[in-house]
Amino acid sequence: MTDRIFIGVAWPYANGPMHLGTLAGCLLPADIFARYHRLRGNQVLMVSGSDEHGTPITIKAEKEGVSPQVIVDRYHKQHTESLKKLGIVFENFTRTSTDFHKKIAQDMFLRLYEKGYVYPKKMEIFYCLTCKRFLPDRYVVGKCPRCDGNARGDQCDYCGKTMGLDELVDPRCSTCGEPPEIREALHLFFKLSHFEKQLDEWLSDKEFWKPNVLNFSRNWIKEGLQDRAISRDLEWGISIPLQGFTHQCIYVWFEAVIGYFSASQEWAYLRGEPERWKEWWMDTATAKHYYFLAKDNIPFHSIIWPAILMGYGNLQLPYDIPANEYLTLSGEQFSKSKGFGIWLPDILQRFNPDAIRYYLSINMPEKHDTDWSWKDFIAKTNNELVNTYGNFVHRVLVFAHKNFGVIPPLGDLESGDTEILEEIYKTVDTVASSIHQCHFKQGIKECMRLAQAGNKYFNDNAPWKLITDKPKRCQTVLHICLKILKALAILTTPYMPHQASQVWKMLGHGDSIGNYDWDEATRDVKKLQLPEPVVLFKKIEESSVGEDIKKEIFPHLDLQLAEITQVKKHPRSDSLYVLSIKLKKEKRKIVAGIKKWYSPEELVGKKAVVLTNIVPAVIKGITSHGMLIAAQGNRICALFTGEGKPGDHIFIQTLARNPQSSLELKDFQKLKMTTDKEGYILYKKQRLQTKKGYIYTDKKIPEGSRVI
RNA sequence: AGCGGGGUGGGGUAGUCAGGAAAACCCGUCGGGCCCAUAACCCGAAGAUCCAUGGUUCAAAUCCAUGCCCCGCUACCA
Repeated sequence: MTDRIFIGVAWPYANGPMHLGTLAGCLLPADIFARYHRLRGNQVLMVSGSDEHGTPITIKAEKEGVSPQVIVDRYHKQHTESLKKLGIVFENFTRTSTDFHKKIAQDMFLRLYEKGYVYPKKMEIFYCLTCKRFLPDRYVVGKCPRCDGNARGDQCDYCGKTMGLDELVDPRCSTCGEPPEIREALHLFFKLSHFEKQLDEWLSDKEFWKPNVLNFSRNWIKEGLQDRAISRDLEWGISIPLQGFTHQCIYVWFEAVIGYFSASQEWAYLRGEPERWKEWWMDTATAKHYYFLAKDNIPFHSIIWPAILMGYGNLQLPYDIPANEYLTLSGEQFSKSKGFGIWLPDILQRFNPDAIRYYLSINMPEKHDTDWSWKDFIAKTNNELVNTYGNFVHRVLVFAHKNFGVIPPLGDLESGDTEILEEIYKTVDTVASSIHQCHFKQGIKECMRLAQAGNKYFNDNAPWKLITDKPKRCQTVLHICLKILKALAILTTPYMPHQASQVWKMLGHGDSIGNYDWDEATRDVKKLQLPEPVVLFKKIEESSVGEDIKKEIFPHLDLQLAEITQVKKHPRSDSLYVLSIKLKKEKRKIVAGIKKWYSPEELVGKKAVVLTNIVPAVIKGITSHGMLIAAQGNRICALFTGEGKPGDHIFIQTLARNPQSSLELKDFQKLKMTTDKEGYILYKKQRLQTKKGYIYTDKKIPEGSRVI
C-alpha cells in the first residue's frame, strides 16, 4: 500500500544567495528522502519556498537603494535556478510574498485570534526618530552596563549579559547612529503557554526521533513556554488582519512556517485539484509529515509550528523532524550576513552537481557538525566517486560494448557469482532501510561498497582473459557486472540523479529511469543494445580550487586574534617589549620588537594577530610563547587587527586549518604574505580573516609590504 | 555563564542509544598482483594503551562519575 509523505523543507531566506550549508542540512536530505519515496511508489508532497519578509531584507534594500521587492525577486529567481541545477525537485517551491500565502497566513492568524490563542498586550520597544521605525533588538547597539563591552539589543556580545531595554548604556540605532527612544506599543501575543501540556504529550511517543532534537524540544518545554509576540512594526510583511493592528505585520517566524500549509494548498490549486491538499493535512491515518531543517530551527518546528497547528485544529502534526547539524567551511561557520561561505550559484558553475551531492551526502552533518574542506572534497570526488564508482561503471560498459555490443546472457553460476548476487540484494535492502530511517550517509556508503565489490568481482574473474579462453563464462561475468550497474543506477538515483539516468541510458534503456521503481534494482537484466559509453565523472584538478594543497604549510599555522593586556619594557633591550596577551582562555607572554613604532598606551587593549604555535624562543633572557605578526615596509611597521574575540582563529577560505603542535620559525618565514592597497593581509591572493571579517593593518602602510 | 556536540592508527571519519569474538571505511606509507578501464582496479603489511582517572560488569570505545581539551549555539542566518 502506498503512503502519503509530506516533506517540508526550511524556507531559505531571500536576502542573499543560498549557501552550501542549506543544501547539506536541508535541501539535499529532503530531496534524497523524497526521491526514494517516489521510487517506492509513495505519494510525496514536498514543499518550500523563499522566505521573503522581515527586516534584513528591508535593510538590504535600503542599502542598495531599491525596493524590497527587487531584492526578493532577485534571490527567489536565483534560488529556483540553483535548485534546478542541483536536481532538487519540489512539488511546489513557492515564496511567501504570494497573495495565496498572504491570504492563508491571515486566515490562520484570525482563526487563532478568534479561538483566543492570540491576544493583545503592551510592550516597550526602541523607536528611532530619524529612521522613523521601531528597532528590533539586533539593530540597537550600546555599551554593556556590566563590562562596558559592545552590546547589541538585549545582550552583551562580550560578557553575554542579558538586559532590559532601559539597562543598555548609550543606546544607538545601528543604521543612523542616533539614540532611539523607548516607546510603548500594543502587540499581539501567541499563547504558547497554553499548549505546554498538549505538546509534552505529543512528544511522549517520539522516542524514534534523533536524540538531540527530542531532548532539545523537551527541555524547551520543561523550562516553561513563554507567550511570544507575533506582531512587528514593519512595512515589509503580511499585515495583521485585525482592526487597530493593520499597520503591523505578522512576525516572520510565525508567518513563514505557515508557508508549509499554504504551499500545499497552492500546489493543489495549481494542479487544478484544489481539495487534494486535504489528503496530506487532514487524512491523519495515512499521511506522515517530515521536516528537514538545521539545528537552529528546531524549536520553531518542534514546538511553535505544532502549537499553531494544534490551535488551528484538525491538521496533521509533524511525524519526524530529522534536523541536521551544521556544515562548516574550513572549520569555521558559514554566515550569510558576514558574507562568509560557499554560494550555490558559484559552486554550481564550477563543479558537477552530482559531485557536490556526493560529497555532501557522504559528509552530511547528520549527528554533528561536519566540515567542507576543499582538499577533502577533491580527495573524495577523485578517489571514491571517480576512481571506485565511475571507473567501475566505465570499465564494465566499455568492455561489454566492445566485446558484445549487447547485454550478454547469463550462463551457469559459480560460487563467486551467487555471492555477488546476494551482495546486490543485500545492498538494495540496506540502502532502502538506511534512507527510510534518514541515515543518508550510511546509504551512500553502502552503494560505494557495492561498487567496490563489483570491482573485486571483475578483477577476480578477469574477463579480459575469459573472452578468449572461455567466452561463455565471460558472458556470465559481464551479465552479472551489468546487473550490478543496473542496481547501482536505481540505488544512487536519490543521491545523484543526473548520473543515474546517464547510466540507465548507457545500459541500453531507451526510456527514462523515472519510469521505474525501486524494485527494478533487482529485476533481471534484459538483452539490450549497448550504446557507446561515455565517462561519468572527471577528476577535479587541484588547481581548480587554486592551491597546491599538498606542500602547503599555511594550514599548519595557528594564527589567533589576541588581546594585548599589558606592555612592559624588556629589561635588556631598547627595541623590545614584553607583552601579556589574552587568547581564548589562556594568557601568554610574548616578546615583540615594536618599541620603535608603538607606545605602551597604544598597545594595551588592542587586538592583534599572534602566531601561537611557533616554537618558544628565548629572546635576551625572556621566553616568548608566540610571535606577533606585523607588516613592514618603507620604514613603517603596522600590526594587524580585525573583528572578533580573543582566541578567534585566523584563516583563509580555501585551506582548512590544520595547526601543528610546534612550528619552526624558518617554516613560517618561507611563507610570503603581503598587504594590499586597502591594508588587508594577503596569502596567495586571498585575504586572511576571522569568521567575523577580514584582517587589516591598524595604520596606513604601502601596498605589498612584507608580513613578518 | 548557560545549553548542545565532540576528543577513535600520520590526516579525515564510522562504530557509542540496545556493552561481547580480529575496532570498520577513505587518504597517506610500504610490498605484491593485474593490465579490461578515467595512471584506474584488486590483494597484503606496518601503524590505535579508542582524551585522562575512577567505577559498574564475566566482558567497556560503548554504561556511570569526575577532570582536561576542542567546537558550536545563546542573532528573524539552515
